Amino acid sequence: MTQTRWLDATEMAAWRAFLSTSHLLERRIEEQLKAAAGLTHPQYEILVRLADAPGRQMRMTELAKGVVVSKSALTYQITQLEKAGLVERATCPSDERGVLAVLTDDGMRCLERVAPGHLEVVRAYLVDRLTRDELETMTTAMRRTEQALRR
Amino acid sequence: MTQTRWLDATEMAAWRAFLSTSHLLERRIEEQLKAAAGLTHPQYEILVRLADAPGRQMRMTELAKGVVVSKSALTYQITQLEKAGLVERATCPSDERGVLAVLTDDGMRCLERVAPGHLEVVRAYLVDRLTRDELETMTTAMRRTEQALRR
DNA sequence: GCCCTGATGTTCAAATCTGAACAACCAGTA
DNA sequence: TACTGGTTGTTCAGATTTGAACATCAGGGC
Repeated sequence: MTQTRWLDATEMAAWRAFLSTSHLLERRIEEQLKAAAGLTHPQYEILVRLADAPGRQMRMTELAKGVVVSKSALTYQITQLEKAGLVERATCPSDERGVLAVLTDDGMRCLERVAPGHLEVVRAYLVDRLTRDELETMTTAMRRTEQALRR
Repeated sequence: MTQTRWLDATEMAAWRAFLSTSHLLERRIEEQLKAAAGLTHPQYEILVRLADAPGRQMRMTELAKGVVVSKSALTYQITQLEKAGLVERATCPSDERGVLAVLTDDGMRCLERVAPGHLEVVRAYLVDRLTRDELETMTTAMRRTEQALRR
């Protein structure tokens, strides 16, 4: 049993601020997307990732890792998006097991319509409130912990 | 219709890194707490807030705002924690409608037992990977957006 | 005292998420 | 070829979350 390493004031303040802010922002984003387009945040992230991907398509597992949700959650959400006509499933040519999620034209149009309002929220509460230095510091810091979490 | 203000490379990098990291860390924390104590992250946060509060008790609404969950989610979780004997409900003396969530001795012991392992995760992936400067920068930046989100 | 606006906490239905179990498939090896 | 270990995506049951609706109470103005 090793000694417990508590957090000092600086560390605790940083952790608490990070935690509260991420939760509050998540809620605000969810609210905006729901009102503007009837989308959840994971659904929106799926559309974004697919739009950025070559051929506007991605394997299910790869997509799940990118969006950071479980495989079953992605299966569920892709089914929802398929019903809405924003995404289609295609069989993977190189792997018989594989499934490709493909962004439809409607999906692309939906994303283009929704993105501005979404970015407005990201700006209003986060990006526009941080200095250039703060943005850069956050990027390097977050990437360092992201890398550790993905290994 | 105002012009859409897209995010430039620096802004996008910061936002993406923040988003992915917060989700990954959330998942890792959830996993650790579940394995170590059968607790969810919101449940753990409830215990922490109550332990810090005067008299180890808090009003439901105040607690919900602190933990950043809906009122109904808190009602559900307090019921769960009550079944586990970690929290009790008490009527509020000053307000007939009010309900006080009170941390029991068992709840306090549970928290003391679980906290070290939890903090180990927070350290391993976030706090110990950031410099003092980065921690302080993050605190001021996060607090600024938190304040905006809470108004 | 009485009314009105707002706050408080719960209940409810619906949606979503997770992990485990599963069937199908791939790749490498004997 | 047949086997073995690992990957892929889905299904399923259970747990959790949210927002709306609701009954109740507080505080102030008349």
